[in-house]
Amino acid sequence: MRRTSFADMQCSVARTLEVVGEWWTMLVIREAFNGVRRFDDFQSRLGIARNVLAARLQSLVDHGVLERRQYQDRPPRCEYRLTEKGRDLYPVLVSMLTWGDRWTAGPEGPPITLTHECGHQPDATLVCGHCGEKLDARQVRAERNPNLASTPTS
Amino acid sequence: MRRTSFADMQCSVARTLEVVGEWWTMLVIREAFNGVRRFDDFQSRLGIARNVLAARLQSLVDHGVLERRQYQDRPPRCEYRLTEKGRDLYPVLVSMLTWGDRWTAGPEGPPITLTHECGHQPDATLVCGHCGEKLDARQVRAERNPNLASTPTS
DNA sequence: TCAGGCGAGTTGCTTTCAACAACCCACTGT
DNA sequence: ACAGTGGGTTGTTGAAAGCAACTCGCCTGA
Repeated sequence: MRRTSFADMQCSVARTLEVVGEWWTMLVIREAFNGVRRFDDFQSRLGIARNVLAARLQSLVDHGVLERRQYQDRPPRCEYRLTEKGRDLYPVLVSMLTWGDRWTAGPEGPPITLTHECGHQPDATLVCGHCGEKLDARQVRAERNPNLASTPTS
Repeated sequence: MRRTSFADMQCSVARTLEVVGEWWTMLVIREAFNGVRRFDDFQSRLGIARNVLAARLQSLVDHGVLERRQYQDRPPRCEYRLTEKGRDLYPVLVSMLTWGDRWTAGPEGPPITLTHECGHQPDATLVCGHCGEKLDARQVRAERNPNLASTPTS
């Protein structure tokens, strides 16, 4: 009677959540984007329990989102770095940041301000890579892949 | 010894996860974007336990992501619809879908194909709203809001 | 009028997961 | 000699998630 796995759902959202959907996982990834690489730094910056952190890091390494590298021999020390697969989660993180800024920030404004190299706040927007239009649920049609037997949902 | 709350972290990502970060929650929202509105439809399409679904819907209503509306009197029937706050989660959902398509799809291709009204697959991209450049972690600097006391992280 | 069904949950019980603390081990600096 | 640091593992609770069964109001068909 374990928690339902999303891994074999015919849905890319579900399969993404299988990798990054657990409690704490996206915050670990956020810290990785902030340049954190070592166990104790993740632990002290997040305030996460050490056993839970160990489990999350292991799972992210297993899924290929982080890479565990020993960077010195004696004493053996290792670091966790984002792989390309992990760095590709940046849009997910920024989408969450943007939504949080808009809907959960207090009167004192958002806790962090991003600055893009163009000199402005990015005002991150999801666009169609072809026409450059802002993506909206109403302008997008979803069709299921006919190669698949059962009924996927996203 | 309850699960740590992210609500009072000085971080928009954490506060977003407090709303949508629980197991099943994003899949409930995905179904809402697919047009599902009724309890039993969510339940049968997701295969989620009924008590868990009831808790998730209640929490999303409490957070203002869904709206509960009675649409007929006798027998009393109600539906759950996305609010503007909820519809604004579309970029988060599409970012996850895009990542899942790229990194978790099998050889038969992604389970769902989106088509934008411009006629192409959207190839969803996160861009800077000002200069239109694709957003990349290396081109973005993060600064903390000086109005806040402790140390925010995102 | 009575059985059966539907929509929308609630209740009860079980299993797995997160939180906290304590502990371990190899090494290092003093 | 021994405290400190980095990187974990182990053990014990209390809280979610899972499943099944049940409720309740209403409707429909026989």
